[in-house]
Formats: sequence, structure tokens, C-alpha cells
Amino acid sequence: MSMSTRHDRPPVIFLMGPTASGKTGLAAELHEKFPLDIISVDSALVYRGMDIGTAKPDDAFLARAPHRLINLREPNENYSAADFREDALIEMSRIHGAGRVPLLVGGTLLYFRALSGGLAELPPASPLLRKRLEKQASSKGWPAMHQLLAERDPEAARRIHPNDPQRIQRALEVIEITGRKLSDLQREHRLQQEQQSGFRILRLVVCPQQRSVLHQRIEQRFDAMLERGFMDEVQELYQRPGIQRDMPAMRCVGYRQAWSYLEGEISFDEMRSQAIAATRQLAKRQLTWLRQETSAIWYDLDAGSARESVFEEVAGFLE
RNA sequence: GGCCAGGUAGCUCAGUUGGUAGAGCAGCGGACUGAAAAUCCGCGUGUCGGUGGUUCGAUUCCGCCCCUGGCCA
Repeated sequence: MSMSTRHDRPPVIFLMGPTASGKTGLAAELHEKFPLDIISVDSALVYRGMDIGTAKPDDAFLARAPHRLINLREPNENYSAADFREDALIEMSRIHGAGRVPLLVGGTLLYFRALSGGLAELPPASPLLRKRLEKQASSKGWPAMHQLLAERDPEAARRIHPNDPQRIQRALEVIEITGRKLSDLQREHRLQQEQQSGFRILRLVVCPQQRSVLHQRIEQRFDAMLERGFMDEVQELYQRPGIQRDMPAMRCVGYRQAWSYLEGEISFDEMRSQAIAATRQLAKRQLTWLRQETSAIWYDLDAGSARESVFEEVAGFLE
């Protein structure tokens, strides 16, 4: 048995926070000050051609602070938490191999969880099966599908709300493919997980103390996106053959509302205010995740000394 | 200036044959395992424009005033 020291496991830094809280700028500063390489943890930045509306760092910024795991997919392709976990682990080992430390930065908290907690061994999505389940649901209704789930996996059915089609579909899909209950597969994973995460993790959260400040930044940022040509960006995607509004990329905050405007369903002003509201709601959901990160240290970057405190914390962690 | 229609939750509006009111959106809290910027759950007290009157009781009926929109001068 080896003696365990704090340096046994490779170090990793998580920089988390709601949208528009200033993560990206701070990450670049950290990259310049410390031997850190940035990995993006963001389900929207993976899409090529979605730059303005996702607040993706521009080329000049990326030259200064390179980000891994952005621009991996076309907007008509899918990406998943499992894809992310796999990709991130590869990038992390490369960074560690180079004698540097991964700085994981983003607001997709499910991805952070998939990375630190692992995922159960579940089959990937099957588009064919999903199409079939959807067809079945449209004739029977989702309550009946939930009923079906209750027969095949009562525990999962209890946990999943009858109005939650996405999860009902996934649970049925897993059962169909594996012949086993989703709830069993997930329980097995939870038991294994008792072991340990393989990394020594420093968790940092950046977020304005006042919600109203965050809301203000979100509104200002959306208007800035409009000025920088967000509508042209969406127009191009809208016209591109093979891209539909129900694809994950086009369900992103802002893009969904812009699409609806281009369809003539809502006015420009409605589009603007709905996009801003959807972004606020996203931030609220992100905060719900972040409150559970009990070991994380929180910073309000508007507070005068916050940056210095982060630098000190990181310096101490890297010692 | 005259006539008409309005003034009810942050916004858009419903409603109370007189017993102090409720939807959608917004907002807030929560859930979350291959779509997660997704998907879903829960949470509704507000001088019912102001003031006086009638009434046991007025947001509701009546008078006056203020504000907004429209039409006529």
C-alpha cells in the first residue's frame, strides 16, 4: 500500500459559473499567470458556426488563451455528456503529460458532474429507437409511455415525472437496448463511485453576488450580440439545408428565439426579450447546480480583490 | 373643451349580478446520467387610479378629480 500524499492524484481546476459571470476572461488571465491549459466545458461552444450567440471567444482571444473542446461539431450533429467526458479525459491526460495542469472552464454543470462523478455504463442514444418511441408516444400520449415505464422499471418511473418526455424516452430506450432497468444500471454506478475520483480538484465558482447584476449583464451582452451580427449568424444557419429547429444546437438560448423570429412567429422585440429571459432562466438553473457544489469557493469578480484571491488560491493549489 | 373606451400582480389581461380577486408571461425555489444553453416540477396579497357618497359591507353602484388611448371640435 502506498502512502497517500496530496500529490498522488493529478491536479485539475474547475472554474464554474453561470452564463455572463466573467469566467472566460478570468480563465485567460489564469492561463497567462500559471502553467494551466484551458478545456471548455460548454455544450454550445462545441458547435462550429455558432460564435456570436454562444459568446465564444474570438480568434484573437483564442490565440492568447487556447480552448480545447470547442468547434467539434456541426450544428446538425449531436454531442453528449458522455462524449464530453471521453474527450475531456483525453485532453486532460495530454495536458498532464506535458507537465501542465488542466483548467476546465464553463457553465455546463452536467458535464462537470459527468467528469468528476463518472457516468453509468449506458448505451448511447439510438436515433432509430427514439424515432420509434416518439411515434408511439404521439399516438398513445406520454402518460401512457410513463405507464409503460412503470411496468418495466417502477423505480425509474417514480423518479421521472409523467410530463417529462425526454427522460421517459431515454429510460425506455436504455431498457430496450440493454434489457436491463435504467435504475439498476445507475445504482451499480453509484456503488462503484464510492471509490474515488482520480483527480485532485480545486473547484472555483464565479458569480455576481446580486442576481440583478447578473441580469443586467445578460441583457447588455445580448444587445452586444445583436450589434455584432447575431441575426446574420442565425440567418445563415436557418438557410443552411439540413439544419432544423428541433436539433439540439438550434435549441440553444437565443438561437431558438431568433429562429422563431425568422419564421415570423414573433416580433423582433419579442425575440429580444424572450432570448434575454431564456438566458436568465438558464443562469438560474446553473445556480441550482452550483449551490450543491459544497466544496467550491465562490468569488464575485466585481469585488475589488476577487481576482487576487483567485490567484492566491490557485497558486496554493499548484504548489 | 365635448363624447366614448380604458386605468386590477413587474407586463398583457380576465373577473367580482356588492361579501376585498386569478390566468398567461416575467420572477423565485427545486429536480437532473449519452439532447443539459435540454427537459421537467413547485410557488400568486395586489393601497383592484384617487377621493367623496349610497350601503351592515364598495375593487364592483353613483358623483367629482387625475392619467392613457380614440373620435369630434
